[in-house]
Amino acid sequence: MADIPYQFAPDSKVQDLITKHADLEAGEETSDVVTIAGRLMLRRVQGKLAFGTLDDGSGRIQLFAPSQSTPDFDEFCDLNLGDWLGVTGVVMTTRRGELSVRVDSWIRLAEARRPFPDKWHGISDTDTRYRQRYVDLWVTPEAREAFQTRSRMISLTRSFLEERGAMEVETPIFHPIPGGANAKPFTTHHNALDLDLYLRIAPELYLKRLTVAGFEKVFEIGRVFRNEGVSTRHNPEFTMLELYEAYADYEDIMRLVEELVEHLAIELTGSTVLTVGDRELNVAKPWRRATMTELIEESIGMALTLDTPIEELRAIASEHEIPIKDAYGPGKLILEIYEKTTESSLWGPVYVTDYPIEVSPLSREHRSNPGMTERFEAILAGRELCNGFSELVDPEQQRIRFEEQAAQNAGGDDEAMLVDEDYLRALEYGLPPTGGVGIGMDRLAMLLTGQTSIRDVVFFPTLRPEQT
RNA sequence: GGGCCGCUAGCUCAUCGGGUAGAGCAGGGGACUUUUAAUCCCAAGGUGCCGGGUUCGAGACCCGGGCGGCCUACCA
Repeated sequence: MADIPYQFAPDSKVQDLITKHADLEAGEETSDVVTIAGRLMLRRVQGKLAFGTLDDGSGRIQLFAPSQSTPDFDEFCDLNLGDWLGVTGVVMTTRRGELSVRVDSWIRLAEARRPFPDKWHGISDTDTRYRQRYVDLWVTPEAREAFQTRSRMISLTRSFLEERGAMEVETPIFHPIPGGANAKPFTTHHNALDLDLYLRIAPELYLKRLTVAGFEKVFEIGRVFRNEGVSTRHNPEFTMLELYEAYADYEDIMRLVEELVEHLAIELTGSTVLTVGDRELNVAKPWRRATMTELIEESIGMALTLDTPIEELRAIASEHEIPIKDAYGPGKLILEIYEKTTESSLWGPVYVTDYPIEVSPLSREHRSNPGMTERFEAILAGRELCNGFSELVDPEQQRIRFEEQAAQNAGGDDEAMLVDEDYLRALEYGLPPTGGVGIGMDRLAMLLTGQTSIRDVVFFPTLRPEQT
């Protein structure tokens, strides 16, 4: 067996060969000599003639190896399933009409020293699939396709936003003060500075600092980290798209998001109708808009407002077996009632709008609905996809909201925000009217690929370390 | 955190009213010049997740632990 080379130069991708030679008759031999490289997935040796199936990531093609013309025929027949090969030869079809590359020369590029999973059943143990994703992706074509779709989704999102004049930026992942969302952060420590730092739970406050700085449209696609549970919809690290647009309000942002999602659906699936589980979801714009209190009324038949007596709100909460705390004001109670009675029954697409100020510390008060904010979340396929608002631009208001949050944090709510003095200072330099949104890109990828677990759109989901 | 389910050969799975496991694929040997999950013959392959217990005897039953999945809770 020849040594493994340091370099190899394929000149063709399998997918292109399949496209180019789609109409060859059975038994034809072209004058096309190609060099391809990939992994040997199947092998059929029959004495003086051998067949193989090579997968180069773009597709699979048959290798045709007669003993009289194939160099080192015996060694070729001894290859392991999973070995990497480079093959040069004529493009042809067999008598049965199977498009093939005749093995006129070949070289092993890597040896598979471990057996690949069952060639027919693949891996079904999900634990093994996630822990050995490098194997899963070879033997589970749907898994590979989902990640290819995800990659194109990210790429299309970038170009969509750039075409609209937005600039992609990168902001810190280490935050001295966790902010921009209500979530438990991960903590770490910088030795030289002797400084506790937090992995960001959202890039929001830094992106708005950039809006203060005069970048009118900015966006960031990046990892955020939340020290919370793991489920089919939650991974501790996940990818968020956040964007901010000066002079825009939440209506503008809602239009932008529905346009983006419709565009991605058409580009990636050819249709605005997505299949999620056994249900369909039509993401064609415009999406329905409804206020939170309207939706609660549809669900439980009661019109709640911030002026509803708090005793009544508490009674409704306990009627629905919602655990509440004494510190909850009317806004928090309404949100809890919405989440427990209404949110799960929504399929969408629907924009849920007008969240109470009490639970929206970074959103601007609604221009015509006092006590509420100009905030929206989109529900698609029953899952929360994004959260956006007309940004709170007033530093004094923001200070009050921060202080309320900080009081809750001091009172034991470790998801409440802290006062970020530098952010307040930035606002004091002037943030123009601004609209912004954060979109969970993993959940969007789930929608667009039809996957029901976030682990099927994250290459290496967070798992306990393997016991050895 | 709670509920349910699972863990048997490298992979996919069987077996059972408790009597110390079987098949296909992969791997080994052999036959085969048009296969397509090739086929055929031969041989090999297992601390049945771990630890206790019940029993003459446990992979099967009981208890504890580990790991995983689904649901639920938490996560605006």
